[in-house]
Amino acid sequence: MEISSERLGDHSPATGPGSRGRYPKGVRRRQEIIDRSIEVFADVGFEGASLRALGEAIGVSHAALRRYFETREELFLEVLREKDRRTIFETPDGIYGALRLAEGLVEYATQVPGLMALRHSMVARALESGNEHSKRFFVDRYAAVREELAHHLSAARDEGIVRSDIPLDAMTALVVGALDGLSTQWLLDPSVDIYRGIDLLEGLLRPAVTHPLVS
Amino acid sequence: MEISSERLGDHSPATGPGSRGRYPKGVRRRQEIIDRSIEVFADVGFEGASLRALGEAIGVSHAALRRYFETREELFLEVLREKDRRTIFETPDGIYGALRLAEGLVEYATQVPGLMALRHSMVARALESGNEHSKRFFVDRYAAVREELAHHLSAARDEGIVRSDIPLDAMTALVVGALDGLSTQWLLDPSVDIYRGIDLLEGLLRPAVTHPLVS
DNA sequence: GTCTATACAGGGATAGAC
DNA sequence: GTCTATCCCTGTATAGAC
Repeated sequence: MEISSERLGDHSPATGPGSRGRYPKGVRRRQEIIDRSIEVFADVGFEGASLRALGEAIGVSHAALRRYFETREELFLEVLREKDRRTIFETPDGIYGALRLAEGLVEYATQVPGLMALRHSMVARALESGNEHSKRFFVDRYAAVREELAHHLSAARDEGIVRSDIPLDAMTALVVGALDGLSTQWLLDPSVDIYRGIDLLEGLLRPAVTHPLVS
Repeated sequence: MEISSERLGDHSPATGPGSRGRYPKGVRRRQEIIDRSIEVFADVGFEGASLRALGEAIGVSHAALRRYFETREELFLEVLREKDRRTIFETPDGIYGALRLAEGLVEYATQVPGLMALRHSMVARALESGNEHSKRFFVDRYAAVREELAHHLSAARDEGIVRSDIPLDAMTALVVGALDGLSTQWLLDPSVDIYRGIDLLEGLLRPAVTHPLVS
């Protein structure tokens, strides 16, 4: 989807000589930092992922990282952006299931454990006044996720899988929120069956065949 | 409710002379620290609430705080515990509405802004391996919240406000998760109407008679 | 352009004096 | 029970090598 790639697309290098665009090597290095960072998060969690630890894993000093990211916060946001790009926004449109995206969102949680902790931590920052970059990131991110989901739900409505008498925007916010909240509970305590919760929500959103709500 | 007060009840002082129980003055001081901390969070947010800042607000050095809390993490968990005690678990049983508790949970979010950021941050810690105190806190906390909500939903079922053909545990996990997730989206972007989402969920859980789900 | 070396302010944790 | 002094680590910032 265009909106997704636009909202969550690549950014130019943080600092550049002059201001004339992108620099292949710098961009590549920047991407390498992001990729390696994800691995480090998987290894030691985000709390152990100090700039010095990150630099050591990559083979550079911590100061070098700041050539590509103005601040630690910026680097972490790019890590989350990359993670979103890989999981949520690469899902093909309109697979059979409506809440197919749900599995993507859940998968998001399970794949690299440290990234969920990182996400919560960065949301925490975004909720505090003064961290405008984080705030903007998540405001846009959730808007993009909702829009992506709206696309899927709309298709699901055409297939008769999802009720048509519910406003899309309210539905998307609810579904995204439910998936987020269920994921958190499940990550904390695996005995909370997240899939039962998702199935329940999916059932609630399905057109009630036993009642004459929809013809 | 007994379970709540048991699970979220007071703890003994972290350190005590000998090991013979509670010490009024120590307990009082400890409570004062928690109360003042909440005020500091409201003022400067949790990021600015360093142990030194907290100590200064109370009038002691940062080292003194460790007489009452073994670690910063422990202090913050107690702040959250106190906040839960004040909002969620003081709601009287079985007011008319089923999702009456929902408003309490939402209110939780809005009252002291810094506390939601703190909660997210501590959940982040809980999701990382190695922070067993935080993890246990939130595992128990969410279990208690679900149980509290189950109590309300059960009463609501008797009143015919909530469908009786849905397992309580799946329903509670879904509702708690939805409220959490919606709150997050709303705190980030007030244009996301959290009450429409709650109303939608409430409508979905209502025994299907004829109600259209528009707002 | 890219990176190292280094300095700095602030954080939590801790030991020992009173 | 509270303090001061200290330790090590953090993110940030700057200077200068090549």
